[in-house]
Amino acid sequence: MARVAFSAVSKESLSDSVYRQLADKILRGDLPPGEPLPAERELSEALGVNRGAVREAIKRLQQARLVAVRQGGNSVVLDYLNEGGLELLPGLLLNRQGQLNTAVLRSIMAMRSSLAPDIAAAAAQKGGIALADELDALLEQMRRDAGSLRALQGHALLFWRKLVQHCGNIAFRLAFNSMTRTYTQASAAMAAVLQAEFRDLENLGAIAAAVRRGEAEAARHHGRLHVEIGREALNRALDAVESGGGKIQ
Amino acid sequence: MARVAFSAVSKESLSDSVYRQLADKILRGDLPPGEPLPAERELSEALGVNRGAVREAIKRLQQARLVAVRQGGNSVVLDYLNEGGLELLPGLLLNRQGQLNTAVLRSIMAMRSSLAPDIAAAAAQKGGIALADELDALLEQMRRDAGSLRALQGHALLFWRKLVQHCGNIAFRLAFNSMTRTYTQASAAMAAVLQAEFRDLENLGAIAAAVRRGEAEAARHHGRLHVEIGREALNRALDAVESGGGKIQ
DNA sequence: ACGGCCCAACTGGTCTGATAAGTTGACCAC
DNA sequence: GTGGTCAACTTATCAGACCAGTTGGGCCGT
Repeated sequence: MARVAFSAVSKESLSDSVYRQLADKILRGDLPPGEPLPAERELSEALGVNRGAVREAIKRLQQARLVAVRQGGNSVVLDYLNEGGLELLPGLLLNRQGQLNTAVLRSIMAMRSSLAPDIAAAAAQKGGIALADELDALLEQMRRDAGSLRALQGHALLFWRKLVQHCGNIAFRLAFNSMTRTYTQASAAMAAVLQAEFRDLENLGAIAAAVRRGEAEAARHHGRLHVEIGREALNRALDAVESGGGKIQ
Repeated sequence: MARVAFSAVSKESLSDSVYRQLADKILRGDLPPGEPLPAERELSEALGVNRGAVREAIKRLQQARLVAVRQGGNSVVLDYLNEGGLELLPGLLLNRQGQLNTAVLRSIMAMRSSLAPDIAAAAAQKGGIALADELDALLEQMRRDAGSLRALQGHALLFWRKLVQHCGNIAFRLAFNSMTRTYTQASAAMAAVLQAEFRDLENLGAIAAAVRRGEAEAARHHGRLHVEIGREALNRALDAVESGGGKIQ
């Protein structure tokens, strides 16, 4: 089976394009909070699309709490820092030039460090033998794929996905989905930096063992050790890059 | 100044109503993952609204990762547990009969316990004197309003909002917004249960002091102590209610 | 029987142009 | 200054059309 890397052709609908343009302008600060949006008719004319497409885009902006809409008046831009939810994070990761925003990167790694130990602990409490078997199977695969960094990265992500699926906490689970979406945007750039973490099968194995025995504290401990490897590596890399004036990617 | 409690009259647009109906059906499991949605034209006829309203609603479902849309075929329901983001949490808090979903409630309190200590620590590191002054002013107000539970609740939330605003972590900040939206849905029901936490000005004061001195570890410690008060109180209350077979609200 | 092709009947995507309904500010009468 | 009226905005909703992609059935040549 030839594994040629194809990527899905991008087919963005008009309203998607309008949404992306407006959301970008808001998240980058070009449209500051309180600023009224142009009228729907104006926008549709300026962008060369029909009004329906503009309305669909604005409905989505409204759902993301980027704008407030009210009949009779112009929509106004909201302060996403105080109103927006975690789903905005992927849109903040890349700046105008497509470079990674290092502050966002540090933020998400810090949040990961906060949640991961508790996720591991909860999974150890609720997961049971079945989960432990799945984790061990995954670890076996990681040992076989030790040569391919990208394969390791994918397996590590799946390892945590399995933990979070079985930890019995819906908030952890949804937050994990949001964070993963941000993370995967930068995954290629981070693979090299985080490789020490991907190769740390020791702590992952300890987590799997703790899950098998239902030892929440042990799982928490090794979960913390594991993610701190990546966080510290990333912070060191970013410190070096920033002090040197350079930029990732 | 007479403070009569007025509340804004609710004016839900048609597309909002369509969105809510469909999102509810998906989140409650009436439309399981993989199930195709009715065609837009069918829906608009069945619901008695214009197709544009249906399209706006479906665009929002798509953004929330509740459905996948592709031209030429029906939209299909996605598995929100593996795709959805933290912004879905408010929609999961209440079940069909408007009762609180206790598992969701426990989940969000656990996540709060994971994040709050690190938020306090980060705020202590980055906040500075200005933040400490704001926090102390807020504490002063809380001491004056000690009689009103709802006032205390509001101030406590603002206390944490200030911490998260100054902790320099955008992921914490956005997650806080998402969680707050869930929390405020149930705030009235939880005021009584969480009152021990609202009255715990001691740990909040210790956090403010730690912020003033830039002591991250002290802030983390007292942050943990503070939120654990509420979490344990809630878990005890839910245990009692559930073993008794009763329901909150 | 099988693979390839075409076509009709779906689906969502886009467009036009109209009417209803809410907001705002200027103006005016009291 | 208070309240009413009106014109000129805005968004909300609608009907009906056509474009474009998907699907499945049937026909055909092999």
